[in-house]
Amino acid sequence: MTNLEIAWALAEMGDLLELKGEEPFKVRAYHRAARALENLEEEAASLLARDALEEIPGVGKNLAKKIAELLTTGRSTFLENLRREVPPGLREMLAIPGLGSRSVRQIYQGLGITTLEELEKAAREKRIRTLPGLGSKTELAILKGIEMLRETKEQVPLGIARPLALIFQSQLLNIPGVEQAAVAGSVRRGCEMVGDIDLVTAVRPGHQVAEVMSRCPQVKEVLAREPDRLSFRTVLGVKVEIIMVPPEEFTAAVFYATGSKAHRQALLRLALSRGLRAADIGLVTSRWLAEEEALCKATISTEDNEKEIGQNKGIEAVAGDKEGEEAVFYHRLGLPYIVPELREDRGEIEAALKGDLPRLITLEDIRGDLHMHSRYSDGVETIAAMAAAARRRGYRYIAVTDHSRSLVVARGLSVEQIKAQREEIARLNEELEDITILAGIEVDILADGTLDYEDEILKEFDLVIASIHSGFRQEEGQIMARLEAALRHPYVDILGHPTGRMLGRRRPYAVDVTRIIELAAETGTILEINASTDRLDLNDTAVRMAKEYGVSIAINTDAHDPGHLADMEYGVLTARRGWLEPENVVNTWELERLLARLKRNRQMKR
DNA sequence: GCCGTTTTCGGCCCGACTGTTTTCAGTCG
Repeated sequence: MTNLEIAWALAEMGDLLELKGEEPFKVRAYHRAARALENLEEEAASLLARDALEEIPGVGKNLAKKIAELLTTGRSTFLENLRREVPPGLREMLAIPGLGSRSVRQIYQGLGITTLEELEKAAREKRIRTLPGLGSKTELAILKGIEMLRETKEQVPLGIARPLALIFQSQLLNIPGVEQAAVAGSVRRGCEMVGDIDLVTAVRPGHQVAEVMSRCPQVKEVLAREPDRLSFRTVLGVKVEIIMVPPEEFTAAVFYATGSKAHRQALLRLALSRGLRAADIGLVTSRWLAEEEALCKATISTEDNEKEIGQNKGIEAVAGDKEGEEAVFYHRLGLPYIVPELREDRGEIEAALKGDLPRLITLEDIRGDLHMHSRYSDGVETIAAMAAAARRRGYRYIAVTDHSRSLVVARGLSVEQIKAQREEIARLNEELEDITILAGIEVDILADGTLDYEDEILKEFDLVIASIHSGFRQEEGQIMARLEAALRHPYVDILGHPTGRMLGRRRPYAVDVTRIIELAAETGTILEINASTDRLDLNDTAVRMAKEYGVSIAINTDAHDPGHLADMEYGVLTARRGWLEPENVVNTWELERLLARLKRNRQMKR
């Protein structure tokens, strides 16, 4: 069992204990341990092998025993008992903003409600307000919350789907008769929310894919089992689809399954307009041929494409992007390879025809991470440990940006602590030769639009990120006034997680993204792609708009422990989906250039 | 449930906001 799966099990235990009414500190212990497992660099299995599970921070005797059981048997009697005691629907209700465990328990005990459907019905029938302590506003919050959950129903954030997909891929590769296995679909394209995990396998006759995979512990129910296709739902509720093809069809099937459908059909239209069939360019799967037939029958306009073809320049492969075997399909159409992140029919084929595809940023271009937390506020590690982890990733610089004083939950820094931290950073910078630590801050944009420290304090930081952490429910006018004040502030270098959304959990605050981008362009303020898998904020489309406005972007992980530095990958995926090139991203620059830019911008704003 | 020059029990992140209420509990960040 992987660390991630153990983490999910612990988090579920924590939620179920909370719903049972266990004391908050016990509940928190489970969630803290879950987080620790999620970000552990060593596999828990190897820790168990040397009897060292208790070395994990937040794991004591009790949790070590539960983790050991998960590792050795793949199950947990404790968790199974909890699941019997607490109806599973209650856990879904916890996801509704405004409903905590106390209210959920109240609703369960008072009205016998165990599912979201029953809850919605009760709210509509105004029965929630009959319970003590709950009223009409809560009913409204319930209905709004359920609506939000519906929107992302059966979808999970990429940060969950991608690791899961990679687990399935490696399991497939261990099955006799499987020659190749690849992740396709929206996971491969790097979409922020994923409905289905698509995998493609190249198999020989007599393979055991369906037999083995349907017995995986992650599988909750098998949805379809056909000769060339297996579909199941996992215990997390995610749908998985595995396509099985003969080895010679593998590449075409991967290409097909990667999508998007819109991109695929745009390519087919282009081929058809040139008198080519899908089979002529090597796309031999039966599904492609069926799709082509449908397209041929439909009356389609190919005029736009004809025009583009006239302008088709000599096309070379895009440097820097790894080309797989799929490239041949594009080459046969006279196009350069188009990477999965761009396959959305958002102009990528037109750009390819003109030879105008971006030279997309890659993870290797990243030279530093400008947003992270240390033990001074709510991070779990020392500055030295964070710097060491950044060095292992090959970074040349980082910025330590702990929270400001008003964010008490996160132990925001007092003016005295700022001073102490700055001295520690100065000391570390003398010791460390190959990495530079910038003394930064993530300063709160307070509810009235002022920043959490006076200018005299802010101007001493090497880097200032301004973020909203309070007053989420203000009207758009108020929110935008706060953001505008921050963007125009002479010492604000970066706007952190600009919309405040949490994937699948919290909508953005009332924000006009276009206006933020305009203001960033006007003031030279850098906008963040917060790479945390909970956020991905800005998202891909906003990022692309920012690029068009000439706004610079910083891709930051907002790491609270060393493991989270790895989220950079997700930020880069989002940047690639937003067509960003290394030049657009300030943390691909050399440190000197970055610092000069910050300095120039502060002068310009004053 | 974890943890420890505040150490084997008693803390553990705490203040603001909101909704439900007439003085506070629940939720959130």
